[in-house]
Amino acid sequence: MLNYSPDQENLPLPAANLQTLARWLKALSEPKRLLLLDRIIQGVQCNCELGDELDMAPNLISHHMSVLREVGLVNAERDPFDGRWVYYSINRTALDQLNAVFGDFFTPERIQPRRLTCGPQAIASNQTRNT
Amino acid sequence: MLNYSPDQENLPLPAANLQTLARWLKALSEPKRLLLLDRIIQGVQCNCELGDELDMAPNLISHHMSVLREVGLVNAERDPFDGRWVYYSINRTALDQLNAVFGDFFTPERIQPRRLTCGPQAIASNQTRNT
DNA sequence: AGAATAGTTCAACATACGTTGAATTATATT
DNA sequence: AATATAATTCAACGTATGTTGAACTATTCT
Repeated sequence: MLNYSPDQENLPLPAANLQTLARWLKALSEPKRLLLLDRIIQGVQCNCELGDELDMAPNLISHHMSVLREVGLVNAERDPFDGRWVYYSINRTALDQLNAVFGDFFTPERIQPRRLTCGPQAIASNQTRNT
Repeated sequence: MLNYSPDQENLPLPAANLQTLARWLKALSEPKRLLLLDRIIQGVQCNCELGDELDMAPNLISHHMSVLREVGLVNAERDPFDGRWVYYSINRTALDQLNAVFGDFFTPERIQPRRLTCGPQAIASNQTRNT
């Protein structure tokens, strides 16, 4: 289906999206959290196994996972048969939104040339205009 | 003193790994840096003007821009006619790499179901196998 | 040469954050 | 009921980081 809404490619991004994006990026900017997320995406979702693979203490994993959960990027659920185990998984909705917002922000199509409202050219054109 | 030659190709190129992505995300995870980058992408590239629009002290802008420069995401160059002015711009090569690496990591196609190598199911299947 | 302008670097501070080990909770087994 | 197991929360620590004002550089103008 074609999108007939006005082209918004060159408009400033909504401030709310910037804040949301910053929140997500902050949660993702920690190397070990990226590693954890990588394993989770690839199907390693048990706390204990993550600890084994990445050589991290269980409480550290809990901490990093809570950060990822607070920003909505991952879900956590207990095993229905043995509630002592917890499984993490990617929140598919959040992932889609992350990709959308990130793509909107970093798309090369948004790049615009420098505005000549500052620096010597601007001063020169001002003087031209005023004389 | 910083080197103001246009540095399009200054990137160390171990791009496809997690550490590079983490480095980029860390630089981008600071809200004001995201704001700065947003303005720069949209053509506001003079230090003084960035300070006006975002109400930030010039030394703060310098600091944040140096972080973005260190990870290769932005270039800085002095005005050829009046060297007192500095213009920032996004490093197109780095932007493309960022989009590629980010896309590779966060594509939904990578998502895999949970491996049953942990938790009660794994134990049960082990016991089944061993008896 | 000296003053002025645009940016950068430095020093200092407060806060945020990752890490660790111990204590605690939740759930299951005996 | 008591013990064991998986995970979380808590307290403490050191380091990293954003912010500020002052000093400094680089460059231009008079």
